[in-house]
Amino acid sequence: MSILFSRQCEYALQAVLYLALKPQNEMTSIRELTKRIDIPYHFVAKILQDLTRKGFLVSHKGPAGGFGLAVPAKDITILQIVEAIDGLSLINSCVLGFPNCTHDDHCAVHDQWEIIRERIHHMLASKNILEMADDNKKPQYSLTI
Amino acid sequence: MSILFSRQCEYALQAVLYLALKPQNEMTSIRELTKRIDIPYHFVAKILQDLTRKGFLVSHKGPAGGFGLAVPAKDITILQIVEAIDGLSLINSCVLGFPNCTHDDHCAVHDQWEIIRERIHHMLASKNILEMADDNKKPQYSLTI
DNA sequence: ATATATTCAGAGTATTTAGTCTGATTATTA
DNA sequence: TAATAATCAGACTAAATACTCTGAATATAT
Repeated sequence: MSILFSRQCEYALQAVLYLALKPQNEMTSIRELTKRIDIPYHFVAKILQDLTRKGFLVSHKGPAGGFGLAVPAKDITILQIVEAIDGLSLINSCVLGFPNCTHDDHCAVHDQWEIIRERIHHMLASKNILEMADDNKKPQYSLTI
Repeated sequence: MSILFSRQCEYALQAVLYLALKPQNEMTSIRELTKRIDIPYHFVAKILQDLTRKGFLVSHKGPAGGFGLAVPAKDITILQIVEAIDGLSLINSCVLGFPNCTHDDHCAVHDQWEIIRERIHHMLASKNILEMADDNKKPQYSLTI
């Protein structure tokens, strides 16, 4: 599991990244997804349903149905997915978990974390899913077997 | 909860930080700790026992007993505590959670995360517990009521 | 129309993490 | 030596997260 996100969020990212490699109008079945990426079938199904409700994906039932991106891959960032699944409150709260760590009266690594937090934010927001998919040279995401 | 650590680890940090403000030979009871810091009694007891076994603390039973630092506060870093409780594997693995993210064949934010990882490591390793305790001006850690 | 391949929905189970309870042990003090 | 104040240990419960199952709904192709 990742240190920053829940497993659900990871799976969401991996799935969306996979979909980004396909023509936007083409539907991808859960079955195909789970063959390429190692995610439990029914679990990813629920996650994709969720992403569909939240407007990132579209779904079609029936044969040749499946899921696809609702908007072009270049218009989606990792940050948006993370925000939709996990929320951002954890990233924005005290890194040591101190309850009353505020701007005025803060923990010992507050300033250092502020900088790191900014970088993390930038890392998640700077690249869109399309650029990311292009960066992923890994076989598991390539469309040809 | 913190984004980087488990709750156990947080509590460990808070407790150790509190102990660092006391003379090293003075024992602090769990009761006192839980009065100053909002941590469940029996839970923190287990954590302190664990830290004792791992050599960070000493404990004494009986009246006027309790826990204290086994080594001077200036010789303990946050990183050491984190390593002892949570381990460092999460920090060192792929931030997007991709299973086969390696040096050669990596995820889209690998390089960016490398830099952030370094900063996090530095943040946790650069200050010892004594400096940290001094930085904490928060009333909850002060010794006077 | 019927068979089929898919999503949809919600309840159910499993695992991990967090937190609690109780009784024993130990050391101090009076 | 007896009362007391503390840790120690381990079993227990609760909550959150991860994951599974089943049956329905729906759309397509033949």
